[in-house]
Amino acid sequence: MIEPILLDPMIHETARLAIVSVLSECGSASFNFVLGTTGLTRGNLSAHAAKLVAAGYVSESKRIVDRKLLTEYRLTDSGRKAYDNYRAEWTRLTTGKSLKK
Amino acid sequence: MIEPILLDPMIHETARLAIVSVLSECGSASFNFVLGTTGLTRGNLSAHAAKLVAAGYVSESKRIVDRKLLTEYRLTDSGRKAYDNYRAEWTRLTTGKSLKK
DNA sequence: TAGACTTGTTTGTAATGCAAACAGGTTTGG
DNA sequence: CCAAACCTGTTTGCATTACAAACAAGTCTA
Repeated sequence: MIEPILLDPMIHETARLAIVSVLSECGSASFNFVLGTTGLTRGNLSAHAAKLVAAGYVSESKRIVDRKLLTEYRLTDSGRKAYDNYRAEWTRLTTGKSLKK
Repeated sequence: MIEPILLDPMIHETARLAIVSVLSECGSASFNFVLGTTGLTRGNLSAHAAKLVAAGYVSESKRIVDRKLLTEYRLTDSGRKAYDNYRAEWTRLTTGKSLKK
């Protein structure tokens, strides 16, 4: 049988998967860049990014640029590991490697 | 940007993804077989399978075998297409094909 | 024939996602 | 100047959802 809870829900959720995917490629990315690449609303990006930060998967840094707030996100090592693991498990699940014989 | 709502929520949800994955490999499978291969509780399997049936992704047939109820599930054509599409989109998302240049 | 087992379904609650409303500051136009 | 529009996010309220526990309906067994 499929061992329990393989697909880390923190990453599996659509909005967060999009965020993590973008950060995985970009190294670090601003709020607005992630907003544009994912197509999320600002509210959802804010809320889901906060959850990823709380989970330790993403770090955020806020600075002032051109007199305005600029938030940048970056995957942590823990986040990258979790993402790698998630992808491996998703692949295993969807290719039937987890079925009993 | 990532075009909106690519990852069909009916399939993306963990429990249903497991169910669909099993059906995708087995052609058709009984309630108890899916129960064992996925590790879901009976309640969750019943509820999620009902949703997949309501969505037209899965068909169910109930018969009496050895005096008992036997439910069998099978992916519909629509369900198989949706699953194929889901996997393609997931792969695209997680390999960054959907980022703006 | 009473109790345990099978095969699912329903129900109640807690968690979650979602968009609208809000907040705090900045730029622009008259 | 000062008000209105804009920018960069955050919070809140509601509707949806998942989840497991309780239930149901029948079957087997001792």
